[in-house]
Amino acid sequence: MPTNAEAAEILRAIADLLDLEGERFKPEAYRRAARSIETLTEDLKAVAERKELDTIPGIGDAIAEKIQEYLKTGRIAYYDRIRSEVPPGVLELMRLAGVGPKTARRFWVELHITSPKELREAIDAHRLEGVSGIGPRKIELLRSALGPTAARVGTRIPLTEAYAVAQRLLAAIRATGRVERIEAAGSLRRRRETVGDLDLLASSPDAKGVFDVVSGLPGVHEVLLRGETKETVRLDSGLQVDVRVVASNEFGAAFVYFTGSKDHNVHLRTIARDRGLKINEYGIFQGEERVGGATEDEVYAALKLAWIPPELRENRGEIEAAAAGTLPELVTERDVRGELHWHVPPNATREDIEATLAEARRRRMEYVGAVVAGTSVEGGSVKIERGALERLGELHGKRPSGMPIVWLVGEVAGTGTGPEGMELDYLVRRPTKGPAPASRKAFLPTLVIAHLDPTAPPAGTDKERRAWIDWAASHDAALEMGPGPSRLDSIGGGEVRARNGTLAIPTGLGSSPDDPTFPVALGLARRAQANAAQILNARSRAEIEQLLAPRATQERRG
DNA sequence: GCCGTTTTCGGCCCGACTGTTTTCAGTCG
Repeated sequence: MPTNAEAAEILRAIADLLDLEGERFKPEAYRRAARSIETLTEDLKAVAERKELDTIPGIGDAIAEKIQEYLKTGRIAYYDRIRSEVPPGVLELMRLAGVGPKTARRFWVELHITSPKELREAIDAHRLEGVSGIGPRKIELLRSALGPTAARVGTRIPLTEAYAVAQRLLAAIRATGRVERIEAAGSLRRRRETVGDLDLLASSPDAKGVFDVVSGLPGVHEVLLRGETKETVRLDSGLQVDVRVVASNEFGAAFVYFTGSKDHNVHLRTIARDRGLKINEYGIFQGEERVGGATEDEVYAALKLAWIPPELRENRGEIEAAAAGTLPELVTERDVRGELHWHVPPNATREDIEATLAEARRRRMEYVGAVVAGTSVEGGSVKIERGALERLGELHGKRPSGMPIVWLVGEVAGTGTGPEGMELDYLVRRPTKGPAPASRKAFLPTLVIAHLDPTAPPAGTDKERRAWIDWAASHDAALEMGPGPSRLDSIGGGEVRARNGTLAIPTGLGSSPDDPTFPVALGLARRAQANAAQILNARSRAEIEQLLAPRATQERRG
């Protein structure tokens, strides 16, 4: 089944081809459409079935028709046609660092170079020397772009990974005291599921000093470029980091600009122009006069807009909503009142448990659901290993008084009662493949959190994830936002929200302080436009108990 | 190709940086 990512990829390929043909505005139109599809929190096919493709920003009649064709046949005739007009290697040339459509086209048309391999041969044969516009430095850059250590262009890493790297860099830079302020911007701040590079924005009167610090950080492999206000470095991992330094009174304008998205920015600047203003990364300008830009609020206010949460800045209607005062209320960190999925370490001591619960209390949590492995489902009935029962009982005994632990839970647990005096009040399933068989209805418990296998590779999970969204919806289960390294669940979150379903947000309780789980999961839920009412663990302890009570009675009767 | 309280045609964000240039083109974000 075609995925959103695959459709976007084809549109991007069309854009590249049109670029090579020298088209002026079409390539950007196709790229805009591709970006729009990539950030969709819903399956393209579902939108197409509702005949609402043209409501997606950047998609009009022509592209909607091509997407329909693609969803139906898996091909786009227009793409096949224009692709046949360009040697495939020319597109690869364009993906080399420093080579854009103009240069690639010149290689192809003027120099008959149609692949990276041929470019390498041309360089070795000194065929590029003396070509106008290509000097010795450019040839050197091309040589390294072709080399084995060349940066992987266009590869993106999972948000959790990027988040952790960014936190490490930010902490190291802040510790030097050379910046007044430094924050991560870009797609990381928008909590996109994947991140292509890190954008760090700093305010400091001494940009050079900041760049010196950044260049010398551990893990920085090389400096790719450095100017007056901007430095780009590459980490040992290959990840690129852009650092921009502005004055403190420019921070707001720069923060908006470097947070993006590109389409959001373009839209903002267009509105500004229509109002006789100009917005750039240095501020808001009326003619020559600078009229603001110290804070993000000032920038949006200048355009008569409410401040827009970064997770929504994708030009998907958020600007219109901000103008109309109809921005959705998003769940916030403060809304989350409990953790429902704390995995108890197998050999946890009383002290370990107390430490975690103390952390929960510090974080103002009202409850903690503890998970113990060791349960399974066999032939339609729940089987709990004796060991798991014992651990649950033991844990129950270790529960410190006055601590906000309220339930003990088995992973893939059933509805039966647990050890004496304790009930398994809800179930946390860890499916590995496909939806649960219908027979499991027989033992459906009171409260369900469904979550995807954290170790499953991202490839091919779309279908699996959809099956689970369906299952969760039909069984009144909450779907946990998955922040695991390869779990990218914002599409799931979007669909659950669209169906008025419930999400659960893991809080990373018991992990290290810079664990990315909570900020990432919260961000994905916010990108899916979930509000507090749609978050299971944003409910109070009383509400959760109420949710459980009548059903538990029913189960016992049944 | 998209889009619209300056609408159905005529526009299309804005700036940093680099290399190859005597003032700019190309790339990138």
